[in-house]
Amino acid sequence: MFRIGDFSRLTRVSVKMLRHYDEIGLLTPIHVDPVTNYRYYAANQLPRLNRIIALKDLGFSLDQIGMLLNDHLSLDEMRGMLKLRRAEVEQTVHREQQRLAQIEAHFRIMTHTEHEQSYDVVLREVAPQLMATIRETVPSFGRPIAHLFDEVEAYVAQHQARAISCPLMLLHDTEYRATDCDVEVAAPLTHAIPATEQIGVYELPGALMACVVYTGSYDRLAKALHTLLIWVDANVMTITGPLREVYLRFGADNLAELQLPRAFLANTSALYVTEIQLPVAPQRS
Amino acid sequence: MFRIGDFSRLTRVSVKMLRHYDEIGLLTPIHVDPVTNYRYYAANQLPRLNRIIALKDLGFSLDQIGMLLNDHLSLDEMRGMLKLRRAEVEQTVHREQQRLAQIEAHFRIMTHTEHEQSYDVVLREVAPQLMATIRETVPSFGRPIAHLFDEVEAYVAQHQARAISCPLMLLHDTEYRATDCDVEVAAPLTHAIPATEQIGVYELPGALMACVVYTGSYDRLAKALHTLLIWVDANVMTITGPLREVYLRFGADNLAELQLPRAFLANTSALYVTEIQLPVAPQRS
DNA sequence: CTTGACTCTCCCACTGTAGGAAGGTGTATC
DNA sequence: GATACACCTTCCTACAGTGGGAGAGTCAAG
Repeated sequence: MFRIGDFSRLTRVSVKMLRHYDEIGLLTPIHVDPVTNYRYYAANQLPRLNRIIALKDLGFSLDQIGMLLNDHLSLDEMRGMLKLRRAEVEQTVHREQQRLAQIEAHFRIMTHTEHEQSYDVVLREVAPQLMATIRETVPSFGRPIAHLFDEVEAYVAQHQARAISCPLMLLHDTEYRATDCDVEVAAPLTHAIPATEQIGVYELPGALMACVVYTGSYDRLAKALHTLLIWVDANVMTITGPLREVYLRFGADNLAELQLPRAFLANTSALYVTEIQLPVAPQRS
Repeated sequence: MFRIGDFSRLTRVSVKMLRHYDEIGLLTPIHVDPVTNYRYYAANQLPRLNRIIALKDLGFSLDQIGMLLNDHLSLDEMRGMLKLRRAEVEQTVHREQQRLAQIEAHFRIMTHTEHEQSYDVVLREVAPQLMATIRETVPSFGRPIAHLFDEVEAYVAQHQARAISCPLMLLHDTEYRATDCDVEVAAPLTHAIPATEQIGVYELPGALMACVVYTGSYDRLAKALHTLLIWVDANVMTITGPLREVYLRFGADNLAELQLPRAFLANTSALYVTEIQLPVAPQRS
């Protein structure tokens, strides 16, 4: 009846695609000349092709369309596939709308941080980790906290239980405050060691975290935190636990501890790299 | 600092991907051992990786991310890219919502056509075509119309201007009616020929059409038309012109005219293949 | 018979991610 | 110091759907 080009013009399906559909058995031409291999299509193949196009518009994969067409299934099965597909599409819509919210968040963050280096928030699952911790209320950041770290690290080193991972601090205050902060410093452990009166040993739970990394001194923390809060707000999430500050690198001694080649110490552009992690969960609406 | 595995665990980006990002220049390790080719990453590369992840979450391609990162562009350019991206995402959302509507339409169509062969509607751009036509009000379908076709085909044949394409009929009635129908039969032309008192010659305009094909006799038309109307309704479109019936194959004489191999005439499962085309346009909301 | 429009098959490309094979490294334990 | 085991390397393959192109064969009209 029709050669492939005519059929293509008739249906506005490209020749390439018609050949492809033939190849995967979706739509076999009614006749193929055994000598020239020319494909010939008949008008009564149009309903099938239309069905293919319709199902494709619905978002089914060619594989699925093949099943839907060939194992000529019952109405109920068809309905089932459609319901499944509908759920998937609904999820896609949801995901894209989240994406829109995230783009809006970026706009907001950009206007807030004019011209400065901006911070990027990522959502990430953080694994649980056995920790030795000291929790205390400190008058200020800086010295007192460094002291707490020294203490807990010394205790862990004494038991030879230091895991190769980063120390961190939890901020238990629900509001951000500059003085008398309820903080908990933590060093990662390879295995359980005895707790003491001052030092606790337990598994810090894993969680879904909104994370942002800043490099340099602590005065950038406020900006990073601000970014984080805007992000959480724009993504309609709720905060489900205390903020964590992870010290990815805090000075040469930590590097030495990890027995890394000295060469790296020279070309570090910023000495401090800190990640702020905020446990979050999507708000159900 | 970190070997690729550690960096992978830290960031929850797979080793494969980190290598890929290295390969395409998105994130080059701070150091690569020239002997072993081991990749070493530093903590201060985290912000860059986080930016990559964040932009990826926004839906940018790795190529675009590369531009956004490397040609460190101005805030305004960044804003421009974001706006573009937002528009794209909005369009995606719209498209997926259309898809949902279409799935709903399928459910409705399924309940209406229980157990019968169902028809699939496709949206397609139909090209304009020079035509010779006769418009007339006929008392009923069938004989009178066949007669009109004979007439126009004879006239066209006489001028040797018959294009290899399908004849069609336009239904100018705004309501569907079984008697006294205002119809226009049309035969496609290769080039302009003189019009007569009865026979008009003009270019039938192209249009976006909702199309459905049915095979077999005319009593299936009603069902197909019903399907078409449900579809148009569910997809929030408006009808912008007269319905067309395209006769993709209407009897052996037409086939003979097209000089097709006789072999095909035998194994045609249904003699009549007709497409109904309804010009539509998306409703602006 | 030539010409030009079609058609055939086969190969390659894109994107982002994953899996596997074969072979070299780094480290901890015996 | 040897060995085992976890880790790293490169290179190839695959996915899904679509398009592009090369080189060779076909069809129909002039």
